[in-house]
Amino acid sequence: MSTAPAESRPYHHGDLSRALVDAARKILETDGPAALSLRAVAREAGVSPAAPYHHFKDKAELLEAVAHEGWHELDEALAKARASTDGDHGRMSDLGVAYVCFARDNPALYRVMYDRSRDKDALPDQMKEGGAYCQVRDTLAEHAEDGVAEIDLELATIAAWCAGHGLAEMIGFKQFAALKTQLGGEEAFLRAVFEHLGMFAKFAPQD
Amino acid sequence: MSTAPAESRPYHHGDLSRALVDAARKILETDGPAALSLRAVAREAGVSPAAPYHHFKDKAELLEAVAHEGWHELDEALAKARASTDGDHGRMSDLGVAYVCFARDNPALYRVMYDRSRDKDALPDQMKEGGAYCQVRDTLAEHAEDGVAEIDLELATIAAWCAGHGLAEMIGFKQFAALKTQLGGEEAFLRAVFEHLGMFAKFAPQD
DNA sequence: TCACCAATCTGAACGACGTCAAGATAATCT
DNA sequence: AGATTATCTTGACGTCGTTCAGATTGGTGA
Repeated sequence: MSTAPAESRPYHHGDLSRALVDAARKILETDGPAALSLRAVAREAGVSPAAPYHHFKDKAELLEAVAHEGWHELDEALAKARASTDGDHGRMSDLGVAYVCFARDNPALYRVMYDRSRDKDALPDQMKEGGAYCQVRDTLAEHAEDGVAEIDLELATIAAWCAGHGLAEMIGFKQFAALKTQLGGEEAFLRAVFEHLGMFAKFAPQD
Repeated sequence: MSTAPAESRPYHHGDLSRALVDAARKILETDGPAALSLRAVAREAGVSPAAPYHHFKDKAELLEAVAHEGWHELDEALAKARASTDGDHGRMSDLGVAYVCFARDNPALYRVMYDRSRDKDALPDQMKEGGAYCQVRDTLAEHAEDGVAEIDLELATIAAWCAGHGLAEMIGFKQFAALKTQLGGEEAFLRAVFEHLGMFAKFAPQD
């Protein structure tokens, strides 16, 4: 009634699936992941607690839809970072910084994304086809010397992804506050951490 | 009654705090984190649902105790890996492998550990005083050239920790199954990923 | 020794949660 | 139009975290 779109509203509500996902994201931003109950989502969308079950099998499937949107937006954030060729040194670090900043700016969403992944023991398939994973790998490939083995590229991508995810989950931790100010801000801290990943190379028997 | 210890049982139950933590860990191992309700823990320990509240402020505080044990055992696992000087090349990778293997062998416990950390936005304090964090830093220090700056050591430790945690959370992901067999097992895969962290060094403007 | 006190446990209750079944309502199809 | 199907509501069930009043028990001081 209140927000009736003039045109085709296919069913009672309009587009409840969409509204539910939006409501879920609003709750995530406003009150955090702990407040994200199915009932609260339905309440926010203005429907009864049972209504969501006509659009999602259960709560997990709704969260899946939310996570899917999150991964898509992460793709976009990385693509944007990759496109902005400010400097050509530390391009990988730029990508890492963009990744962690996305997690920092959308902490609840990022948490839902990985909670779902852990439950499924898999990253979403979309990452393998033009998604964020490919962007990391392609950036690595651009900068690697020619003739780098396929498997090395894959392993390096995984390594970079793990480092990014680890940092994304810990970026808000209080233990790093001192270092952040010491280095002149959060992004400087991020870049510094990424660049120190190289210290591993000194101890590893790499070809 | 059934498992009455012959000696000093200070109160009604004996040592309910201890029994509750044990019960929680048993549930974690058996049925996973989703089944870990306070009521289930009390049930497992053979007390009423309200009994735990005389030993823990709320559910979070019980999980805190469980997580505390987990961090302690992680300390021990890393110390053990550090002590076994099988080969002197790739020592840092050995430590990383030990870290991830702990997470792989105690997935539910590891999840509780980090869930609690994320809720508090901080790693436990015990890590700063002889804990796992120090073991990583000390191992790095042993292998670094003399005169490495304090801050570089700190940043490298953080970098290593983030990479380890990221890999620990994703080690079970299905996407890596093919690579694991291709490399001849899970540990070989782990070591390979750690050793490819060095590819970052090639793109970073490091001194 | 025994009465008292504080610590510990139980039982019942509250509100909130995820989920389901039955019925009402409204859009679509013929 | 009527029949069908998708959608939403109402009400209920079992479980959860948590609280509170009361029962029980171990330790303490008279």
